[in-house]
Amino acid sequence: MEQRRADSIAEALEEQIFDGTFADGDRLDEIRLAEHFGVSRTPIREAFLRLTQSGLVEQIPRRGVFVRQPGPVELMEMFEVMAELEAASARLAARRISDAALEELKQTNVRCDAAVHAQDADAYYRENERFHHMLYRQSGNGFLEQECLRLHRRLKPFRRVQLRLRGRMAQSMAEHEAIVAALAKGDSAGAADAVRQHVAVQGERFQDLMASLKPAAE
Amino acid sequence: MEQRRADSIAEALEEQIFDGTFADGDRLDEIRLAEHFGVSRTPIREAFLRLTQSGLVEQIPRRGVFVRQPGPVELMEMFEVMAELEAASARLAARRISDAALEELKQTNVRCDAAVHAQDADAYYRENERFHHMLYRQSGNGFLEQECLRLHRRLKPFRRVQLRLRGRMAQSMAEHEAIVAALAKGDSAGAADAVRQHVAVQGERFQDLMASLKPAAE
DNA sequence: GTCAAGCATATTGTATACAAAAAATTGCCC
DNA sequence: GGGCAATTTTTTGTATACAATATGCTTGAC
Repeated sequence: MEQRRADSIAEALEEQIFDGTFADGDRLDEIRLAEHFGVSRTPIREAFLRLTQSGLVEQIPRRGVFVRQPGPVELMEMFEVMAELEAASARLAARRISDAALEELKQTNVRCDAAVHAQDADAYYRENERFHHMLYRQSGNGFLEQECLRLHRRLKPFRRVQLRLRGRMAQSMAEHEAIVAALAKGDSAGAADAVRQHVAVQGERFQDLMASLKPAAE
Repeated sequence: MEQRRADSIAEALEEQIFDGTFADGDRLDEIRLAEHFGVSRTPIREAFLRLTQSGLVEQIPRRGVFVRQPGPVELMEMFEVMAELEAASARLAARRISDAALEELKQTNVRCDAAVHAQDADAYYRENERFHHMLYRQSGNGFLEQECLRLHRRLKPFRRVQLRLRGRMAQSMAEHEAIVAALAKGDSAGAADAVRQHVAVQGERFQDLMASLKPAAE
């Protein structure tokens, strides 16, 4: 069944770094982790390399690996890049999206709306994610889609907090509809701007994000 | 002396994949490479993991690693993303760039111009790269800068061909000046569009790129 | 008492040995 | 003679042993 132990270990460690089990600056002990997972040091080391390339840990030669949680500045930067990447997706999608896909986006928004009225944050979260993934896909650029997914995944633990805030779901919904409207018109620049606004972290949302950083785990 | 053998081996392999020593679909033999580099299999395997994460090779469980050169479609997609990322850099830089940095950009362009008149392709290439790196930096977003550098580096072997084409240097120069002008005016949208035009591969440049794909090594 | 040097210890990086799985070859049967 | 299956062989994935280096502590000298 197991594809490769090193891979599943990497995913497990990734998850533990995301959820705050390991704090910023913590050193990951090869031997302890090897015992913990019941394997030798080799798969642990291979997992470390994967995490290093993902930017989740830093590997200092002859010193070990240390988890590297993004600080406030880096986080803002990552959200800014996410906004630009998604805006690019929208820009391209405005010219390339099919009628069928556009209809599907609208359907997703309907389900989003239902979740808002039902005050179902989880359902909203699910449909919202679906909306964005479809947007990436409709850029018609597989590489861009992958890059968007990569960063989206990396920012996941930080984005979750934002939706819980009162009123944010309704506002997010309205932004979704603006995006779909721009796409329907084939308005590249408008779609890009709408998405950028939607994704960007600014104003009071910045404060919210910063406040959510302090507790390591939720 | 040696920081870590695995790292230098990864760089060496990377270089060999870039320059066409290994063609698309080639399998990288751990044992042969270990002998070739005079090390054991372990550093080779660690190097493989790095290359996997960079997307240069594909690792199929229990089968081995195979080099994965981007095909025409993927290459176009990557250039499109590069254009969008650099456009984002310019968009942000237009608001954030300092007078000193703007002046330095102009200076770089002067050196570019000199290289054009001297028909010195290498000097032009060097100054052109410098121009783009400065642009990334002036976005004021370190994460974006890193992402740009990453993709820039990945596309390096394919971009090199383009500059050799007759007349391309002069056109590129003109585009640089348009970019600087937009930045000087603080025109975000204009700077972004200018950069996108500059980086994008379209029209006859697409044909040139495709033509350059056929010979594995130059 | 403090600082420095040397030693001990712990930890990383590499090599090799072993196990498991897939591919290839050979032999057998149809 | 061809196809299928079993065995052999090659190769990947993991474990362990070894080497090299950095760190921290102890001890001694000033």
